[in-house]
Amino acid sequence: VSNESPWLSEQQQAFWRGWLAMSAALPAALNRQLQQDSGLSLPDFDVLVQLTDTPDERVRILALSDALGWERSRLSHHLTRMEGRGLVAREECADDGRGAFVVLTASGRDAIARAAPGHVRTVREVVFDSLTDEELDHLERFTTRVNARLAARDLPA
Amino acid sequence: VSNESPWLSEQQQAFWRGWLAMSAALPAALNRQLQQDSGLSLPDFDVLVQLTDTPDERVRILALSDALGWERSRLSHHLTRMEGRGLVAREECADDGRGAFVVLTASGRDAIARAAPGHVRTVREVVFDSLTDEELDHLERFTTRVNARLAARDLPA
DNA sequence: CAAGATTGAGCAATCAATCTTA
DNA sequence: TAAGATTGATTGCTCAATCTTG
Repeated sequence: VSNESPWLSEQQQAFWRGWLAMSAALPAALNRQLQQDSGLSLPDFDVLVQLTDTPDERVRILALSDALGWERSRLSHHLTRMEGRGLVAREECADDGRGAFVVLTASGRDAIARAAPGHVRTVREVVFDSLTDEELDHLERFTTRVNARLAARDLPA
Repeated sequence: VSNESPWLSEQQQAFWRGWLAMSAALPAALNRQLQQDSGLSLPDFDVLVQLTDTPDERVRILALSDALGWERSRLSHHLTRMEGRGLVAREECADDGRGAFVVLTASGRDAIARAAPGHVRTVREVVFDSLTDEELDHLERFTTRVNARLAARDLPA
């Protein structure tokens, strides 16, 4: 991989390695923290956040899969498991007979209420504390730009 | 999750969502690209990179698991699969009878040679193109800082 | 025939238990 | 007894096929 093709500069490599390490370690840490506090996994938490962010705690499944960036199939399997644990329930859709809703249950509401404070604290401590406005600005532009390029790359099949 | 506990500022939220989306989409894109070019997965590629980065293309398994940040068990399973496909081989360790080496095979060397140029091109196009030195500097300090905090969090069990 | 959603098979990752040698 | 590594069971993710309704 070395000198045959143009690789990256020293600093680019340092950042790339750091990014890869962080991409693996950060979700793992958040996951552990959630499991201990509430028995939820990080994907569980992500689903529940989407539900609590909506006024009536109900979301169409397709909308949910878009919001999470998950495949429909993955979401369906995951909802089945969460439903089995009583965290969410499915409901039929009156407007469109093909569609379905996911709704938050009382037990799901409990679980995320228990989980959220520790999660937020961890995210702040690890990621945001001592992050200057200028840095945050750079970071946000960076992720926005990369996401745009990834999206552009998927369209011209 | 809203006003019960102190969540994040608007800009922090924007970055955090962007970061989460990028963390899911970027590995997926790199994975697709590798699969098409060479039949390798991203984890396959990561393993092979570690082997090509060493002079004699041999690495101790524990060292490899540290370098990759993988659990030993995951690595062991993964090596078994890669060995089955002829990409790597295992060798006994003379110095320490408990230990083992992984070595690159000819076919593994071929595979990463086919895969690397396209991978590098994708990483540059998506991540590094039009990234200023100043931005790179911020990013690298950011990942370094976060990784340090994550490491510190694991020690005081 | 498209779109929303589910299913089942196959593959990958995690966790605890095990085996061997230092 | 601990370190290096593997194994088996469980769980989760992906891919292709399917079912139902618009």
